[in-house]
Amino acid sequence: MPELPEVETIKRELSKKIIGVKITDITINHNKVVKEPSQDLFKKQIQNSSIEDIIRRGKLLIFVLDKKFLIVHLRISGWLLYGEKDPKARAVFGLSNGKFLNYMDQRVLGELRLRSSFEDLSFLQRLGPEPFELTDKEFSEILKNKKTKIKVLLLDQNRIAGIGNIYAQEALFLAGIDPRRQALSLTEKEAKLLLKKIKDVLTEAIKYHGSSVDAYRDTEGKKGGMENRLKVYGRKGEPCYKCGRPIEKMSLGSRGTCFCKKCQR
DNA sequence: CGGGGCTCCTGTGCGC
DNA sequence: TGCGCACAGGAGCCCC
Repeated sequence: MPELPEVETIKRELSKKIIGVKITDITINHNKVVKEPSQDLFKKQIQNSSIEDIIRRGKLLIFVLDKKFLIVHLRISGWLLYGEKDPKARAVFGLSNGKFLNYMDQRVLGELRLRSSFEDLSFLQRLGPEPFELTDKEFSEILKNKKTKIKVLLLDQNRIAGIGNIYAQEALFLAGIDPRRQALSLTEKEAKLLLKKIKDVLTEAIKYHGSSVDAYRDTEGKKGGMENRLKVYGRKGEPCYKCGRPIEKMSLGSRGTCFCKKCQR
């Protein structure tokens, strides 16, 4: 799943390739991917726009065009493939440099929006702070008085931006914290450690170009590299790297959650 | 406020 | 071999 590190990887890779390039034509292959405006208007308005910048906010990718903003949310299975036109693409942007930017999305839960502004998107207005911008004190404030389970809170984009199901599980394992703990039950020391582990795992994941545990690929179509370095995600039944006991799996907030019963308290 | 469940959507992988 | 079904989940939404 594309989370902060995967979206950041896409942003960095594409920034080197398509800034200054013009979108010359658009093909939409699935009628659910364009959320606004209508598909026809979307195509008409994006035609001949040049790409001036790429911004990331949490898991959102924003292409700054000369007249509009193209806002891409990859959700679960979205990714962007640069190069040749791909027959499986849900949408294809033909570029003035002769290349194509393919919007890939197996499960079609992602979305494309073309707007004249982006700050007013409700998702962005409610979006919490980026983990890297958080101080220990601010993080403690977020956890304060919250009875929500710590893992569910980490996934709440309105509290903290960019963390998804993979890195929430990883950070909690690294910090030795049981995902079921109420957020308010964490001590100052635990909160500080957890924030550090969140930053550590996100930094490591960016360094390794993200995790390809599912559909996600980088803009060259290559796998990430972080998927081989994950400590608990997807490791149900396999031995814990710290204590050797089998990793367990449960459902939290209707999402799979792997953890070590002994190492996470 | 918290928790649970449903919805969107399709490809994969399992059991029979 | 092939069919059918459960499952994967980010985020919005509804209800209790």
